[in-house]
Amino acid sequence: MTEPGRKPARDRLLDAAMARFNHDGYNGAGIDAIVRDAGIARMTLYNHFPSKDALIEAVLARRHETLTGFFKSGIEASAAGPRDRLLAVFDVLGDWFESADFRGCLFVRAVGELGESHPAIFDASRRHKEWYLGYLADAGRAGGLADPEGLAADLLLLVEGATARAAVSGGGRAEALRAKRIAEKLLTGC
Amino acid sequence: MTEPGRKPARDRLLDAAMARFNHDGYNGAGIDAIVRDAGIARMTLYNHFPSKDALIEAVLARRHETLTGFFKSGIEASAAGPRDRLLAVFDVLGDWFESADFRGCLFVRAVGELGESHPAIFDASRRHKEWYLGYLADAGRAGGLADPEGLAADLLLLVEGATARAAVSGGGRAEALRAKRIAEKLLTGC
DNA sequence: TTGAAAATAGACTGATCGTTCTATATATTC
DNA sequence: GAATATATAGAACGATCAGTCTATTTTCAA
Repeated sequence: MTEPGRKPARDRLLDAAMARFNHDGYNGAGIDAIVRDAGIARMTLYNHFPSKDALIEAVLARRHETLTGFFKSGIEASAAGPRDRLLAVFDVLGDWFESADFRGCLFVRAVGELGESHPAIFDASRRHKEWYLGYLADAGRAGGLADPEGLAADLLLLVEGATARAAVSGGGRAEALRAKRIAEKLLTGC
Repeated sequence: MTEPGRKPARDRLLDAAMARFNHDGYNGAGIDAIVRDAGIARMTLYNHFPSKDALIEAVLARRHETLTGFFKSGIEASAAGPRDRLLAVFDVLGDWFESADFRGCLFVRAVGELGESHPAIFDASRRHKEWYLGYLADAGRAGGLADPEGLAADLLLLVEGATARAAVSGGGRAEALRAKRIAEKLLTGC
């Protein structure tokens, strides 16, 4: 019986694993630390996932769902037109950069750390970024903007640039504001 | 005696270590693999560096020197005015993305993988990026462009964005060209 | 030629890694 | 209440990790 207010073991496991991967890196986070943080037994992890790699994939899959929902709701909450909706991406980004545990994008970091030797993880990262491209392109298309695919790729480049700069600088909203200002110029078209 | 055409042990060690860190990540690359690649004895490594962390720092220090020289010569080779000189950054970047072993920026990846727990390495990455900011700002100032510091930060954001996008996409010049096109708009000022 | 310094191969340490096993305890379902 | 599934703690696995030690050989300068 899961006592009231206590998440099921699998959720606590994914929470703890994501926090550890974020803080210590994928190779740096050990199974022991993860199960200790989650408050579960070692075998419970291997009862849910066949390997650490599979756990990483599950963490990234859940992170994908979280982030897409996060961005969609954050962006669609800004009631203004399509142009301001696209720019709201960078406000959501700034909130993220200001959070205490911001350490860069888990997907980009997975590519850097695990790389081509873990194809499933590499693909998960690539697909995650392609979701962004599609979402931004749809938003641009809905707003009647020219070349929505090119615009989406430009905006994603700004998002990744701000994220990398913020990670190396230790967080803070500044790089998100900078990216937003560049995006405004792109959207104005001048 | 170092036979003709054969680099000294320390150089071969740094070469092999950088290649391994780049290919397998900092935690993923083991001491055994590095000394095997370098063709040196295990103790020779610890004769030159007290620890793996110190080796990483030495690799990053050498990488910093290589990259700064690489960019300076690549940019200053383009004989045109200050505007085209700044844009040449993205041509150099494109060459890098097209190289077979491109796997993203070693400094950004060091922050993501080793993070705050290795302050010397974190600082090396931050200082490396600050060198870029200073270099780009100087170039902008020399060209009489307005707000050289802000311009430099914008350009570095584009560089980092293109690098992250290229790494997740598996390399290629496309993201460098995209960043260059955005930079052109910034420099035109419109 | 001699002597100090540096590089060598390889065994070895203690720690930690991901993973498996076992035996016990706790829930859930009929 | 019996049966089934799931979680538990903790020992143990072999592999690998970074780092040390030793004894031998090579290099280079005096």
